[in-house]
Amino acid sequence: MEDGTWKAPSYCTGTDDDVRQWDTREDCEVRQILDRIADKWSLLVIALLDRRTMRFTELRKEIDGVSQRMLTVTLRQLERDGLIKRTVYPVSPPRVDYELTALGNSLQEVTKALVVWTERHQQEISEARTEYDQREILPVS
Amino acid sequence: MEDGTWKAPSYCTGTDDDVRQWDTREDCEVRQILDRIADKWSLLVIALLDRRTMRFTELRKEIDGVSQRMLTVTLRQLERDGLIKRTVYPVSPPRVDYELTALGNSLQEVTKALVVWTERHQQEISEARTEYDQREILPVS
DNA sequence: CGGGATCCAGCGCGATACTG
DNA sequence: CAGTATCGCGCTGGATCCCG
Repeated sequence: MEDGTWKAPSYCTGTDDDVRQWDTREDCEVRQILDRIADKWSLLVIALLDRRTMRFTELRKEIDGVSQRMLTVTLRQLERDGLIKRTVYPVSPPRVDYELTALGNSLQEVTKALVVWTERHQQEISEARTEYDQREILPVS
Repeated sequence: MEDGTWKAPSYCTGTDDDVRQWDTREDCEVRQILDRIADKWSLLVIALLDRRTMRFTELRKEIDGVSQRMLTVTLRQLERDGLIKRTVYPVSPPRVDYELTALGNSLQEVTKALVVWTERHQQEISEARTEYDQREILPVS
């Protein structure tokens, strides 16, 4: 749409610790990575792998509602991004272990904060929704 | 699918500070809220509203690629969740201001950490992807 | 300017069947 | 057990038109 020139925001250059300026461009790498991380299953997988190794079926049992296909796809993406390590044991029946890499572990700490926040404020959000929905019904007065 | 009985995980009762056990059930409130926050635009809106008030068009200009419809939908959801405050000025032409609530501000701090992480590690992720893709091509040997 | 209403395309995701 | 392959639906989200 526009020309390809743009100034790298502070969080890209690392020269500024005030991260107010996001790059909101669609093709920004940060947005692509965020989209990946924020998909339906990735956060759950990363959370479950906190400090332990898990097998495929184990993960599948823990994550309610995930299809075998989507678990496979999610694990492959996370592996490709270097966030988890996949270990195949050449035995029969096959056995595959998944664990976080160092990179994945550092992400885990950040996402955990997000979950803790959600847990801690779900009551407030729930109340806000109720109040909002009731306002909708009342006359404008 | 199953019976309605389940034990509340530690992060729901708040009796345990080790948040390893997620509730991974589909109808878990935490997962619903995470799904909401992690949609395509919410994080960007919350980020942009950091410590400032913005108008609709202003937001739309900043967020590359957002349609007017999706920006409206996103803002309504965030307002319903009590994360942002919407102020309508009865003037002509109309003017609507958006700003974070206290709740939204606390979330902002958490999500900022996620963005900072992404920024700081995008290089590593990019390299991991390249390496992974090259492994795919090589013979198993 | 800041929306609401409607229509519709893409694809994320689930269901199912098959495999080493 | 841990996948791969195929098919198809639903829902997110984009395009367009209209409005106070």
